[in-house]
Formats: sequence, C-alpha cells, structure tokens
Amino acid sequence: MTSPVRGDLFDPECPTRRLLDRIGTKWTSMVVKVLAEAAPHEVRFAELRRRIPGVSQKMLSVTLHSLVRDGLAVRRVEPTVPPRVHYRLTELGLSLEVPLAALRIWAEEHMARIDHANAISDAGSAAGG
Amino acid sequence: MTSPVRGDLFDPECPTRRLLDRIGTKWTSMVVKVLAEAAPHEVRFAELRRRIPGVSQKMLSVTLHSLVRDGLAVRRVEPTVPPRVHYRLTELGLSLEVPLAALRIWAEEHMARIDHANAISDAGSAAGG
DNA sequence: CCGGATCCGGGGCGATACTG
DNA sequence: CAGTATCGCCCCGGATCCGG
Repeated sequence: MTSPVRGDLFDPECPTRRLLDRIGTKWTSMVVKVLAEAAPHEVRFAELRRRIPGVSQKMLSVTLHSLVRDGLAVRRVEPTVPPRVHYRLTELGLSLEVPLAALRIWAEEHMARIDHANAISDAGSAAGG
Repeated sequence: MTSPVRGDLFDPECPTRRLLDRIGTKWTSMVVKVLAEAAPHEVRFAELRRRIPGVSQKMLSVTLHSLVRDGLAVRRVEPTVPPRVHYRLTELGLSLEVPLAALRIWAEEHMARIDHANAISDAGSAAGG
C-alpha cells in the first residue's frame, strides 16, 4: 500500500509547503483570526473589512473565496437588495486556528528578538563596510 | 517603554504577519526542519542541499542568510580551501520549531480535506457552468 | 452592499555564469 | 565548496471601473 505522507515532507507536494502557501498570503491569517473570534457567529463582509485595517475589498473577497474553496469557511448570501453576505469558519477552519494561534503567540513573544538580531546585523555590516 | 504588542495584531507591523512573511518563503520551513532534526549538531551547506530536493544553491544560500540575519541560525566557516560552511539553529530558532511542528502535524492530518474541498468546488463549478 | 474584470508594479524564485 | 550578480518569469496584491 502507499504509505501516508509522514515521511514525505520534502515531496514537491509537501503538505506543509502547500499549507504555508495558503496561510502565507497576506490577509488569510487575519481573516481566520477574526472569524475564529466571532465563531460560532457569522460575520458580514463589511464588518470583516472594518475589522481588518488596510485590506482592500478585492483582496478581502479573494481571500474569503479561497477559504471557502478550501473548505475552511462557508459563505451565506441573503438575496436582498442590496445583498448581505456572511461568512463563518467551518469545523476544519476552526481546527486550523489552533496551530495558527500558537504561531501568533510565538510571534508576539519573539519577533522583537528577530528585530533586534536584524538591527545588530545592520549595525555590524555598516561598521564593517 | 511602549507597551507590548498584545492587542496590535492588525497593526501594519503585526508580528504574526511579519513572521509569516519569513516562514512563508518557499524553503525556510524545510531548512528549519532539517536543522532542527540535526540539532544540536551542525549541518554543512552541501548536506542541507542534499537533504532538500529541488532547492537551488542560490535560494538555499539566501534562505540561510535570512535565518542568520534573523538570529534563528548561526553560520560557522572553516577557513580551509575549499571552505566548509556549517549551520545550526540558535535557541530562538529551535523555539520556532515548536509551533512550526504543530503546523506540520495539522497539514499532514488535514490537507487531504482541503484538497477534497477543492475537488468538490471544481466539480461543482464545472457542472454548474 | 458585494465582488468580478482589468491594468500595473514589485518581489520571490529559478537558471546561469562567475569569483575565491 | 560556497556565495554573488544578472536576467527573466510569474503571481500577489493594490487601484479603478463596472455589474448585480
């Protein structure tokens, strides 16, 4: 039988790589976070836009549709005029929030050290040059 | 001192976003994994290259220097001819491996469901079109 | 109110060639 | 063996316009 993906992390189809391709897109992690905080309630498109400063309506739309396509979120349209569109995470999307939250914690605790290391590196190359 | 970044996750300088910009680059997560598995031993450049199929020497070099610059790895050169360059993770780099491993586990367990959702979506739009 | 279509710029990433 | 410089492709992501 074919073995599970356990040992194939360096396969071109490496699941980790493909996951990072998704959550690495600029707005995905923020959208997931907002939806996760609101769960199990839905969030309207306009509300998401307000909660994520800087996101354009295009990229928010693209990001949300990617999440839906990946089965991480669901979309519900009220066929009114004007339309109202709501999003919420699926169970799968909520499960992704767990490791994503761990990553956020790490970032909050350690990014300052990365910044510091960069500053040292800059100063060192400036002095050395 | 200014307060920590706890509440500023949607700041333009959002630490999570900046962390994802780093580990989201194509080869970083793989390099970190290989170095983490080898820890506390060093790994030579050529050995890394062999262990990461598909990586070009340029991109491996760029990725490693980024890790060093961020304080996640250290570089040691044996001034021989030809030179031998060794890398290992710092304590900071090793700590990053923890949430990264959680992400890998999630990917291994759930990416198939994402693929399935994509297949459904493709079939649906094909049938609907 | 929502989001698709189009145009455009920037940067990641790969291939290749060259240095020490 | 390790790293750098150059070129080119591709796609993310922003601005704008248009359609339901």
